[in-house]
Amino acid sequence: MNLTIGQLARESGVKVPTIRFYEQIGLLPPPARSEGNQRRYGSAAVERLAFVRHARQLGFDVEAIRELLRLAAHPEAPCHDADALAARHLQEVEARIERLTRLRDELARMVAACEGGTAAECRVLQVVGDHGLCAVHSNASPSPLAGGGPSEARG
Amino acid sequence: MNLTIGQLARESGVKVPTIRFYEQIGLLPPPARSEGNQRRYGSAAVERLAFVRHARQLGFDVEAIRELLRLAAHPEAPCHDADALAARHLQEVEARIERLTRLRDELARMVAACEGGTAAECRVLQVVGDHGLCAVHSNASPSPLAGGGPSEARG
DNA sequence: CCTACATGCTCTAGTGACTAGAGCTTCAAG
DNA sequence: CTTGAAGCTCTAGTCACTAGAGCATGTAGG
Repeated sequence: MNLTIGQLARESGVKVPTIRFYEQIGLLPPPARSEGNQRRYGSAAVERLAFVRHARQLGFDVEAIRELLRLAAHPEAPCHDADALAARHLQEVEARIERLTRLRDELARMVAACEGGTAAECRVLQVVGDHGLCAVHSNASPSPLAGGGPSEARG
Repeated sequence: MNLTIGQLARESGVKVPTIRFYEQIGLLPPPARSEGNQRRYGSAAVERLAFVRHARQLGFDVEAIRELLRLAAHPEAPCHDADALAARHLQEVEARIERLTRLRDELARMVAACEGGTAAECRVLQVVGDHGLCAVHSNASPSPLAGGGPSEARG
């Protein structure tokens, strides 16, 4: 158990530059180094990286992962904070799904309505050009409801 | 019809810096200027900005919007390109919804399983720490399926 | 021992679609 | 003529990486 960064990458499924990046932002502690200044990882690093990777797959952002790591480091503490974090994230994911679903419906309507004539007749271009033709009159806030947020799972 | 950038912003619902940004990346043409070098917009700009804004709300990325604008500029051309663009975007949105739905299910399971004891017993922390406990064994490619993509609607 | 060549190192910059701020000028009202 | 809002340009920050330059180290074969 004295892995190079490349071995750790293969073991964990996290790319080498990403591991270095995680170290840089403090998600992983600086590992021991070889005589030639190369990183050497033990089993603790393997576990921690697995935790981080899976949390990312679950869509938690880096701040949330930091918090989860803090919580996991105190096994005796009550877990309601972790619970709350996950619940909040769940809500965000649900909100995203809802927005995307409305979006999908509108896109599907547009695409279905297009009958393949000229651009002038094209329902797609008409709807994009005129919000009034759009069935989705969402009047949500112009605030940063935005897309943003952590990206969802990768693998 | 000779709007300042602020008036255009109020009219369109697009923020002032964003309008300037759209000009910078070529989604809007450089407008006329006042004697004091301030932007003045006519009705063509109002329409074009509405098109761009709505396309963004529908989740098209900038490259796609550029293409849609090109297509809309040729009313006699056949519209299958626009149709195809929208259809592809629709597929991407559907894929995103599917990924997020799987994610939501796993998060919901985690949150439901947590019974509020200590961190050591916390199902949330356990699942994050051990992918094996996760019901979602997605074996998708590690490639840029990523989250990324254009963000969905804002308003 | 020497040579390849893979792998490692640090550092900087780019991605997408904005957003925020500094430091300055112009405009409209009173 | 003064005040204050709104305008201008330019740079840098957001998020979670990713890509590349330019160099050092590690390892297998000869």
